[in-house]
Amino acid sequence: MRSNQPLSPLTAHLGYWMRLVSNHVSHGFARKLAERDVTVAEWVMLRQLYDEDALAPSRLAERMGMTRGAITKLADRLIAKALVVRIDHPDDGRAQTLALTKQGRRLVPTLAALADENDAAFFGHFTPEERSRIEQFLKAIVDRHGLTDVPVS
Amino acid sequence: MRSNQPLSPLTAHLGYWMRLVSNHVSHGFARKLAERDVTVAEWVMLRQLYDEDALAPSRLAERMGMTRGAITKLADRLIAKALVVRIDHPDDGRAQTLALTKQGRRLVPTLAALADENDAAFFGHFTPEERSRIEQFLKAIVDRHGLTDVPVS
DNA sequence: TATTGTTATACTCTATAACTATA
DNA sequence: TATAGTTATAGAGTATAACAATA
Repeated sequence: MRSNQPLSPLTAHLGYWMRLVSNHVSHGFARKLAERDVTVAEWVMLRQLYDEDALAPSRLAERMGMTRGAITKLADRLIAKALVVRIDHPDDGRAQTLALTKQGRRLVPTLAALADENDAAFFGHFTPEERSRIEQFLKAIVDRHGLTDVPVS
Repeated sequence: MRSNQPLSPLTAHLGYWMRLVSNHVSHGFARKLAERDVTVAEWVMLRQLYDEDALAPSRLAERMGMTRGAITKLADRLIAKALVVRIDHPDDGRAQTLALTKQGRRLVPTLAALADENDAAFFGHFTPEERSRIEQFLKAIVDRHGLTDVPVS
């Protein structure tokens, strides 16, 4: 049985092209990170912790748009790799913070260089004007929809 | 211990903004599809089959950038939902094709409308000129890197 | 009671590889 | 031997909910 009602192709949507490009940018980065035994979500957590002395798991969950349960698992893996430590809150017995180890802090700039490399591979051949136009376009959507989480996948 | 080496923020990368927007476009669509008990990957398979009488699992794997094993599982779910059927190849005993059921074929235009809706929600407020400029930008990347698979997540 | 974090369960997608049947 | 498809296993991410400890 064949299509009676012809539909607009998937490729008619801007979302299609954006997902195609975005997925490849992410996967390209994921492959580079995998050589260092790090996932994209792990990278984002490490990068967040790099700018702070320490962060509560619940703060990370908010920033990264993940559940607290997911943060626990992610932190467990990074702790197993000796890149992160858990520190009990001195006053509030329920609370903790996560912080980079010396080794974790040393790794982040290396990974940041991979991120720079990957972005340049996909967007570096455009002119600064073109890149800035796209960035404005994307930020307009971010503002309009109030998107705030750091994308992790 | 605090950062000695200040790094460019995550937000300095165009890939960051694209992933943020793309993820929300996808998740927005995923939520709409979920009301019909369909995932994005399932939608893509259904949409592929809508344009053909039938397709071999291996062809679908190529088009969707998924492994044959993943296609098997995806097809199993769609068969369980009575949206797709497996048909043995008449001559080659190894080969099969997948095709939409009547019910599956009836569902696709409904889902396509959701896709249209979702794309409009995120990109509809731009002018046709702006949209076309972004599309060109994205397609230039697709061409340059030879991206061909249909993005599924 | 509310909050913090952990744990358990389940589902989707991914990747690899072993496996069956057929060519 | 090679190919088509299935199956098994494991890992990463997501979501929900139950849970313990503390406030």
